Amino acid sequence: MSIKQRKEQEKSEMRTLILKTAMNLFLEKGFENITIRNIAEKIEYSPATIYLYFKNKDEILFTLRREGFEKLYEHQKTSLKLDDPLMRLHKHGEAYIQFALENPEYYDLMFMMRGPVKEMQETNDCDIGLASYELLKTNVKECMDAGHFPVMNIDIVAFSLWSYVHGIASLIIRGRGIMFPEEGIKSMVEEALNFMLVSKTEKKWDLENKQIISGVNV
Amino acid sequence: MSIKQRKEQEKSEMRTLILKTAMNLFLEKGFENITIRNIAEKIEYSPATIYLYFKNKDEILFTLRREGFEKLYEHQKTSLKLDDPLMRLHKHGEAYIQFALENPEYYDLMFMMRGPVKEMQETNDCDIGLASYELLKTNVKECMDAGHFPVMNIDIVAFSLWSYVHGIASLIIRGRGIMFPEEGIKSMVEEALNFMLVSKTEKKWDLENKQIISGVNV
Amino acid sequence: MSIKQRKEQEKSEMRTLILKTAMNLFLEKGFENITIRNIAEKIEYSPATIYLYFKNKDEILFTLRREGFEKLYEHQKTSLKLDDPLMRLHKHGEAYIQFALENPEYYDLMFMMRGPVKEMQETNDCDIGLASYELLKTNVKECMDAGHFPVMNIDIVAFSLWSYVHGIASLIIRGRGIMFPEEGIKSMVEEALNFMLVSKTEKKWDLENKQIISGVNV
Amino acid sequence: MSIKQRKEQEKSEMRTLILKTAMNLFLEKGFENITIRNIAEKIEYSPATIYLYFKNKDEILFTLRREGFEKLYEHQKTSLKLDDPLMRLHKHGEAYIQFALENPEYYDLMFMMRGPVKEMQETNDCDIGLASYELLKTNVKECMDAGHFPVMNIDIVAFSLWSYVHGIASLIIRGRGIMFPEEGIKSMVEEALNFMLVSKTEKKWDLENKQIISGVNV
DNA sequence: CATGAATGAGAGTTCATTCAT
DNA sequence: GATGAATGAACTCTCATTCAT
Repeated sequence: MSIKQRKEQEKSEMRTLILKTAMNLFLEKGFENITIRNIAEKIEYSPATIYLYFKNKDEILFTLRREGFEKLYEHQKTSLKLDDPLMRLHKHGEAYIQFALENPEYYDLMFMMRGPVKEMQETNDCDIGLASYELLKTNVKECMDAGHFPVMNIDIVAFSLWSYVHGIASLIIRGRGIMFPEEGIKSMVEEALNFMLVSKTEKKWDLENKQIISGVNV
Repeated sequence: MSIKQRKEQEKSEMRTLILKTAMNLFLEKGFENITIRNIAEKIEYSPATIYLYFKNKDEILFTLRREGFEKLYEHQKTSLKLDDPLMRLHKHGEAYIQFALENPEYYDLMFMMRGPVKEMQETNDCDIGLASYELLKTNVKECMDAGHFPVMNIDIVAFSLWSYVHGIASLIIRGRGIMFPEEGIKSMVEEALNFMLVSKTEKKWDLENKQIISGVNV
Repeated sequence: MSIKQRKEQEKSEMRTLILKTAMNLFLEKGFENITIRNIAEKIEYSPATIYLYFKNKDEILFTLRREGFEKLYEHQKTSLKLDDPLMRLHKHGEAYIQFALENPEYYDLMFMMRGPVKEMQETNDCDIGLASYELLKTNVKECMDAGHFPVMNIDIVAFSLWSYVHGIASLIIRGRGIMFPEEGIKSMVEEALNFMLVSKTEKKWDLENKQIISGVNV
Repeated sequence: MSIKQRKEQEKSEMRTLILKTAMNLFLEKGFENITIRNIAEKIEYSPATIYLYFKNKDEILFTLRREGFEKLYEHQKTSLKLDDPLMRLHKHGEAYIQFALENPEYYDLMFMMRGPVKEMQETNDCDIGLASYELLKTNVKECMDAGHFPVMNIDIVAFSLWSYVHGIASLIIRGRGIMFPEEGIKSMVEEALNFMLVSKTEKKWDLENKQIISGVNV
């Protein structure tokens, strides 16, 4: 039993190694330029070995994609415990962008890359990706109910907010944010989120204490 | 001189033909699937001929990119004659998204695709791309001056607005906007822009007359 | 001794299992498409295990070939008890073709396939294959002695008869007999044999009673 | 015009060279063992060059196959001018076998090899291959009308005769005719054909003068 | 100016086989 | 005895690119 377990763990470690290596190479050179041979060379195995762990190149991509969705989901979940729906949304956006910037290869694979194969992609997206989206919609609804947002079609607002964070993340990932120094990005994101969310309401953002405060004279 | 000119014009016409053909093919099947041979076949020349007009495949891409930036710039210019800065911004965003959705392959090439070669990319972007961005910043400043926006770092607001429209456009281009039926996209974009811009101010959006009206009790 | 025997029997059973499985797969998809891995998967052993019982892929083929020759020999033997040499020959041909059509993959391996390795092939053929051929020759001689055939070189007649049945069998196996419906093949073969054998003599074939009868005026 | 023609001729010569080389290699090592690389090496070109002349490996095979059918058809046509249907059939068979033995690679490809791709194969066969078969049937009919053959289903007799010559040819090609010395094969074939055809009738074969003679009581 | 012909480099993938455990 | 893991050596096929003509 123990032996079998160790074997399985080793197998799993190899898969992980391949995935990690693939991801590093993706980051370096972009997906379209990565070959099975590249990956094999990097991990110092033969190309044929890769095929012992993955059916084909696409499977590696799909696995990484799914992994990405799972990671993102986890990452967001933790930051969704806040009571106030607006602050929750704020945190949610922050987490989303943080994930994207900390895992640009994953993010690219998940939302920016041209889909390699249509069918599976959508299946994947639905599974976990849509779960994330539904979460966002719930949040939006609560904000609307709380009067933070004008009453509108929820899908439109949700999509708008998603577009906002996606736009920020993807422009930065593609190097379009050069006007902000590396170390200023975080605070820029913060302010951008405020620009979107807080100014919509009577509330103000307390920059000192990093929290939203009710407006005085409202 | 006249002969020389005609020669040059012919040369230029051929370049145009190649570019146009390449773009059509890109639109049909996506860049990654287009080969020099494809383009050559379509225009009924030999692949070698392409190389008389373009150094290599990348040059075609770069030229198309620059073309895209020019087209976008033109497209936006026309819609920037409005007096009111907020309405101007609104129109600007609308025009931007419209361009992206009507020319997805250009847009992909300009803002979504991984830069094939670093050096040239940045040169290009600066030239015309940054001109567009500067235009946006001017606009933002005027909105701020007019009290439409909270007073903030202009770069942040400009980048935020850009992110917003980029996010909307690129998610739709990548097929993430499936929750909106094809024919509903335009009105969704409209509402999304309102969500971003109008609700920020005391003003209201007059849906009947398609224009921003001053808020009643302000 | 008993233990050793059991060991050997187990070994032999495993060989049999591998051979049987290989044959089934060959039948399904043709040799060229069968891999050691396929066979291993079917019997739920590892590919490496196959190599404990067979030196290599070729050995499996050779063994099956030999097996085929043995099977054919057995199949023919049963049908060679008839007294009349001509009828015996008729039955012999029928049995040969029947074997081929019922075991197309064996037959392919034995007589149609390109020999994978020269050396072994000939050894095999001589052993049992030639035994069959000698049997045929004896038969032919008896027919000749009985006046059924013109007096000719026995080898030529034997080879001719072999060619005949081989031709019929192999054309059908390769799908060249499409002019005959599946269920009509058997009677076609029957008639073809009559065409060859019976019309050579004064004898007639009694279609009713399925036997050769002496011609009236002989 | 002349230049264009020469170009075309050169192109055609290259195709021919590839086909011829492929055929030689097939003969040497069997189809299944021939690779595009092999062929390329032999003609001292790069593998990619092959693809300028043939879409893929299969196209080479199909072309050779069709070529084979055409060659066979031509070969047979010349020998079908004889008046007497039986002699014509005799000559026909002789020509068939001669073609097979002189062009074993072609013959293998046409009638012995496992079909690489089903669809095209049958198309090809029908076109020219079936033309040959129809020719044979016509011949058989005439023989029957002339009383040389018992009255039977024509398809059965035609198929039987085809089987006969195919059997002879394919056994020899696969090396099963070792009992006949190389130089004796031709006369063996002759006698085998007589065994099949002449002894069926009252006619006799005049070995001296190489012709069939009627003989009532001879 | 245009191109036919050619190719180097490399893509993904498969398979018989080996060997330490 | 059985095998998991690994691989070398191939395979077919594609593509951007070059160059003599």
